[in-house]
Amino acid sequence: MEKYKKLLKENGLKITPKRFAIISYFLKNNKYFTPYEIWKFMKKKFKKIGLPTIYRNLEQFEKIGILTRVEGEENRFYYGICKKTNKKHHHHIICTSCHKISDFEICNFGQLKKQVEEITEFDIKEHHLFLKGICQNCKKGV
Amino acid sequence: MEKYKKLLKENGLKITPKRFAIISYFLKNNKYFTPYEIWKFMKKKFKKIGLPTIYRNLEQFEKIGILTRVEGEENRFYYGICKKTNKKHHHHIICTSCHKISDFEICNFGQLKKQVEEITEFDIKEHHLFLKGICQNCKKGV
DNA sequence: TTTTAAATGAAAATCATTTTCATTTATAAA
DNA sequence: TTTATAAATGAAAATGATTTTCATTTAAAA
Ligand SMILES: [Mn+2]
Ligand SMILES: [Mn+2]
Ligand SMILES: [Zn+2]
Ligand SMILES: [Zn+2]
Repeated sequence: MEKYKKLLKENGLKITPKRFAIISYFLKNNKYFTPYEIWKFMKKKFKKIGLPTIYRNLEQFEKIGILTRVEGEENRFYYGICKKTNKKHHHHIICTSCHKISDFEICNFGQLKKQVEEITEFDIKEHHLFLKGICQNCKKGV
Repeated sequence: MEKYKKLLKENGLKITPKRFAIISYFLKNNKYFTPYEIWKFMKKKFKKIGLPTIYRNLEQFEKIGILTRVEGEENRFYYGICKKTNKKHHHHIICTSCHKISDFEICNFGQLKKQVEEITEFDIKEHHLFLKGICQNCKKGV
């Protein structure tokens, strides 16, 4: 958790038990959740906690790279842990069965970029690669 | 429009003036819009038209491949024309300046797939590549 | 022309997300 | 350790996108 303490500090965010609890929950589960799901969990540990606090924190955590936001079922937005908090370029993959989320650093978009720019006549500023699949546990039927 | 007439028919959707007006609007503009924006336009041409009708049609059009849904500004969902209504694998690129949307068929994800599967231990089922950039017109300052 | 299911409008409901504002708390200065 | 300050928070209400309901209309097929 030292890493996260540092990250919060670096970004001018205060260190609070609630923030640590949220981060721990994501770290422990490696799954993506809705703000509401996080709130349900947090209410067990903190008798007083509002849903807006969850929304506010998840948004900030995404901004500083601790979490990533993915579009999951039912056009809802979910958040999942983003382990690559270093600034390295990377992408995410989710398991449609258990909602596990992982990240990986390999990317070959660079090889494609020029060609797409020629065909579309766009200057490409961002590329987002998003993968869906079945994770190892779900393959094994866990 | 014959192409779209056929597509609607093939998918068991009735041919209506409103549907054609929606499709024409997307074809004419090559930009992505919110359902509300489409509604504002449609109200000029049809004195009676409800927002739910727009939502319902946009959703159906996406399902049959006429439109694609993209996440644009402010965490809203937008729809844009999807020219590649043939079933060919393709991806989309949007202009963050004028909201133009285009599609292109080249893709090199196949070369990456095995490697990502090894690293992440996922079986990859879907990949989505989504690009943002500046279109030719906006580059020229139009 | 008749029949039938799909499409629609109007109104209300839903529900995720955000805002407001008074209170609490982490942090750093004194 | 106090004190000062801005950030964080909870409660409640507001917002706003999207969906549902249901009676009516309409396209398409018989
Ligand atoms: Mn990449
Ligand atoms: Mn591809
Ligand atoms: Zn899984
Ligand atoms: Zn543009």
